[in-house]
Amino acid sequence: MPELPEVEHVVRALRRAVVGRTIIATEINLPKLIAPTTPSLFKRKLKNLTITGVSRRGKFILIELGRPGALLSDAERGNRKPARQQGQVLLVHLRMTGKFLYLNSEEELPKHSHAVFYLDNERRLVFRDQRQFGIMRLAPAAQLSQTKGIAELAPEPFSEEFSVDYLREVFRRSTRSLKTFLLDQTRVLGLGNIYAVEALFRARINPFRPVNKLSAKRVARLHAAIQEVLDFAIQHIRGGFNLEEGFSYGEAFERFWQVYEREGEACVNCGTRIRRITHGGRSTYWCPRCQRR
DNA sequence: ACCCTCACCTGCACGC
DNA sequence: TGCGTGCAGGTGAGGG
Repeated sequence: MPELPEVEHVVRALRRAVVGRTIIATEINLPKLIAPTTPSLFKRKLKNLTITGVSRRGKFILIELGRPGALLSDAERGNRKPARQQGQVLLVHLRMTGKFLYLNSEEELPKHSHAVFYLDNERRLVFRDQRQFGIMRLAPAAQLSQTKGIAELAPEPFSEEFSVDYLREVFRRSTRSLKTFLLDQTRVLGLGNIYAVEALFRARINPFRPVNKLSAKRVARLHAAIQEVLDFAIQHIRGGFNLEEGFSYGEAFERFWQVYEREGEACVNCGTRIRRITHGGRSTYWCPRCQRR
């Protein structure tokens, strides 16, 4: 169920745990996780690759892989090619329930462990996913930015490209409602249902307003609110990332939601009851007074 | 090009 | 206890 802040924490935890490790073997228990590749081909491609880095693009986790020795200094590497030129990237999207675990050799595999990476330190990196929506794909590092799914993504929310002007421009060309639009990763990157709702509350803008009907002032307020909500979440997420106990993003993080899952409760600003409506199976929460149409 | 609904899955909380 | 319903922090396909 992660949105950008949770994915960011998974990336940091993975980076601390597995960069420099080599994949000895791979186990795939759910072929559709890696489709259209087959498990046997996937395993063969990953075998003996070293994890050279872990990063993120939107909600995609990028596990960078190279030949062993990719992390060595130039002198140690001798005349072998740098990793970047032959590197692969394992793209992972957690979707709703995807999680990574880092297990030692005694720990039992929990239910829904669809992929297991055996590392050269007797440990296993495990991908679990109760609802089976998550996906994994291998792509050549050199073509990452042209890879389907990555190429279409909007600019990173903390990049210079994601400016008030950018937001005004994409809003101008659409009649969709804010709530729908903010979830479109090709327009605004990183928000999911919770942070979209929270950003709108913070900006005091009605979720059902068409994006092309927003005043410049409101666009600027929303732009700030998006960055603030994401940044606040990244700063305040705690727990669930403890390497000694294995890690997953999780149930343990601090909740600071002001409207999400607060239907019927008093608005923190004005005391009005928070409302909820569902459309397409997704809940929108808002304060009818602070976020008037 | 857009917009909506549904489909993909499992599991949990709820009411009867 | 069971069984039906609605809902869960995501996205893509397929229809209009």
